[in-house]
Amino acid sequence: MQATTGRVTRRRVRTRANLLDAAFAVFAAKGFGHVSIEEICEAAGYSRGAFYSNFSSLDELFFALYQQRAELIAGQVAGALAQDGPGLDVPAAVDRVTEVLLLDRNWLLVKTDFLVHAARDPDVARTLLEHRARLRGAIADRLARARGHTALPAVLGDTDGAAHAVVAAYDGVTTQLLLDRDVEHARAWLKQLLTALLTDGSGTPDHAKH
Amino acid sequence: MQATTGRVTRRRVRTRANLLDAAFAVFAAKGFGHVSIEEICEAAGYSRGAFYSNFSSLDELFFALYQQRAELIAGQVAGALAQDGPGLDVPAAVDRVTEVLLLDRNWLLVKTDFLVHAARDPDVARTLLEHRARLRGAIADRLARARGHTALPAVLGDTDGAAHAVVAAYDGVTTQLLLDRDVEHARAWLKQLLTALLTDGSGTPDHAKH
DNA sequence: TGTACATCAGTGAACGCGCGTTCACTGATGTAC
DNA sequence: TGTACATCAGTGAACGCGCGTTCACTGATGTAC
Repeated sequence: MQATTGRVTRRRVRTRANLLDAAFAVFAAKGFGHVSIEEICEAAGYSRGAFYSNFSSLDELFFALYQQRAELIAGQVAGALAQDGPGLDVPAAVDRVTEVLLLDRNWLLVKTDFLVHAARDPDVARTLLEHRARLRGAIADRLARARGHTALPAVLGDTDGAAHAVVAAYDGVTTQLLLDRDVEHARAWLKQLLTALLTDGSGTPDHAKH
Repeated sequence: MQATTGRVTRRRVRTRANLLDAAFAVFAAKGFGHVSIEEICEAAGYSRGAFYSNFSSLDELFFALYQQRAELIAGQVAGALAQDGPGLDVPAAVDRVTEVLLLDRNWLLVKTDFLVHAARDPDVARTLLEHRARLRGAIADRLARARGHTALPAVLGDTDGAAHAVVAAYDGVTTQLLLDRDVEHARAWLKQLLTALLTDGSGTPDHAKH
């Protein structure tokens, strides 16, 4: 009875990682729900038995995959938010975050698959809501530090309300990007939206190509 | 060779409608990609042969279903936008549209399934983009009629830019609503977001629960 | 560092079920007179 | 309006494949000395 973690060999870690990587590619290409266990194993170069040795169902793998990637992105966002010292320069932070968030189309696809999956399973939804809450928290903190430098419009309420708005804008732009595949446009537009939301309207009146 | 439309009997119309209705319920409950042709036929009370007599694949049915429902919603939105005479009262229009757009969770689920489906198929994506463009057009028209009454913030550019922003806000709020299932909150929040986007910041500073 | 042994991780064959797809058939619907 | 006939729409049985799941087995990995 050595702890609850039976020995975890390197081989096992490697196999699991390979399966997750392959799964990411396959899910992104076909969508969860159009993917068989067999396809993932084939893509990863393992037999189906290997899958069952590491996961008990496709759902479990999908969940693990989401967790892994979401954590990765969350870290990158935190980095982008922290980059310039305390306070100051919201526009620059907006630029950096925008860059990170819209970088990887495959991630947007898998993330949206996961959303639609979570929407039908309250337990999964809870996890996703927690991820989002953490993300919002980081954004709200950042905005709080910047307060006084850039005035937030009153309609949104406090920094927390503003953080909610930022996430909504991100989700909205993601939707459009999934359809038109125009990353440059999406980035420019997200920046613009965030500017409109986070300032009192005195900001950049230029580049008004929607 | 009587036209390109071979006779369309009432029976056929009825069956098709029944299949589509059943499919809507089943897709909403399980998600496209987790639904078999058999399940839909069973839900509709037909044998599988009936399905093949009306559609050639699940994809085709899903597409037809989306078209049907999207048209229905588009009509409702147009109605809500037109309701009060020319010009004037954007807030009231926002209220009515918000009401229509977030009314039916099943529709939001199916619509999101369709989004994620379209994201992987350029032809389907084109159709969805056209729907969205029409919707935006209606909104932009409405905003143009209201111009002068309510000033749009310059950051968004013209009315077309503002319409884009409205749709993005809708998509963003939809995402959150799919997860937390709190319709009242979603409505209130969407109104607030739209207010923040469509006014110069002098509007309702109240009910600031994000 | 090397050897012997124990356990583990992944293999691949086998089983069986769900379901997509087809098709000969029949009751339902529409048309002609 | 009624009858006879032709065509259509949906039935349900049959076929077969893809794939989820299991499991006895074996090469790989780790441990003890």
